[in-house]
Amino acid sequence: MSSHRGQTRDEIIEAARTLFYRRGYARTSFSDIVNHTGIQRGNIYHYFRTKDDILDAVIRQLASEYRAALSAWDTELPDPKDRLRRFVHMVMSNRENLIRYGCPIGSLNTELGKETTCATRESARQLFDLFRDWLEEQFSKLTDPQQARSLALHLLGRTEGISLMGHVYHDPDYISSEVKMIEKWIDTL
Amino acid sequence: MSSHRGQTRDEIIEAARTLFYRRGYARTSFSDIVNHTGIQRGNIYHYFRTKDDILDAVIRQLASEYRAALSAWDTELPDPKDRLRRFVHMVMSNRENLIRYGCPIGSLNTELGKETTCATRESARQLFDLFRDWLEEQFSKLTDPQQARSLALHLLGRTEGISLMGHVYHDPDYISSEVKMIEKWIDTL
DNA sequence: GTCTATATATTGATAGAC
DNA sequence: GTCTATCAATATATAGAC
Repeated sequence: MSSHRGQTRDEIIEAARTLFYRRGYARTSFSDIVNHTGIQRGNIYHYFRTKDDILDAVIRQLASEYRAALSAWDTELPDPKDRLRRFVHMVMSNRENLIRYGCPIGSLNTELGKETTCATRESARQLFDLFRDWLEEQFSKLTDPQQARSLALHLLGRTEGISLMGHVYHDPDYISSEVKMIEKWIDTL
Repeated sequence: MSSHRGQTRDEIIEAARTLFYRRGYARTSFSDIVNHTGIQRGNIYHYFRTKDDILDAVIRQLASEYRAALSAWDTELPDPKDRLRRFVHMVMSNRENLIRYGCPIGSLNTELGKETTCATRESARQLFDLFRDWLEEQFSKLTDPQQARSLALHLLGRTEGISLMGHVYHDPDYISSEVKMIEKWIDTL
């Protein structure tokens, strides 16, 4: 178990995360990771048996970070509306990356959702689950709890659509105006 | 030029189109196309020099079909609102495929929008241009023409977000309810 | 734990007979 | 136009010295 911790392992995960995001999972090779880190090929296999195992570790780290962020928002912001605003603000503050590479969760699920892909598809979807459940919790405090799940999926779909079209057209102004529309909608809840 | 027409070429394009959609472009190999069509490897290269050339042909066919559909809607439906409704209805009637494989245009642009990818990225984006420009035309007849472009991008983003989340969660009911929301919005224009 | 060297399979692509 | 045979490059993955 001690061989599964440590700096080298973290470096591999960090590089893989960046490369999977920028180039996609299928198009990222071990050589890419080697070139990006300086870690030799054979050594990578000391920490991960397969490429899928690396992807799994990357997804786990993403999930961990997202959970921490949502937890922090819960602590900082008592008002559910402010929490929703904070979520939407994430799209704004992350505009540059979204425009360049799209949404990390959305593009990953798009790639892994295709045929022939492994068991990792489910864990990628669970990244969405994190936000869906958290959003549902906020909406349930603001409106009819029966509709909270639908509203959560609605907001997720809105932000994913914004990320995708903002990415396709490299258009920060589109993202800004769409985010403002959602903020006005949140005000009316 | 005569070697660039014919049934065999169309079979290759048709198979590639299906496979690129279901498995993604990068994960689709020449062997996949061979197995799916029965056409031998060497013969494929008689019609296309590279895999990118096949993708280019697939995108051209998609563009051609979409243009024909939009043109037909223009002929059948004089009312811009009815045209918008027809566009949204496409999401509903295509639900099954969207749930299984996502939006063909959205997922293709997501894959090709990543780094290291070729010149085909631009022609993939032009598939979105077709709908954006057509939607803009309809909106310009309904509201302030100055805002028609924004409304077109807004509607495209909405439908893409619906396709993505419907695909991720394999949820036809989500798609239905979201489409109904958009239809109500169109009524108010 | 880290490295070099290599195995094995698959990829996109060519050459040339028919 | 269609086929078989094959190339060269690259992919993931292993073996084993240090």
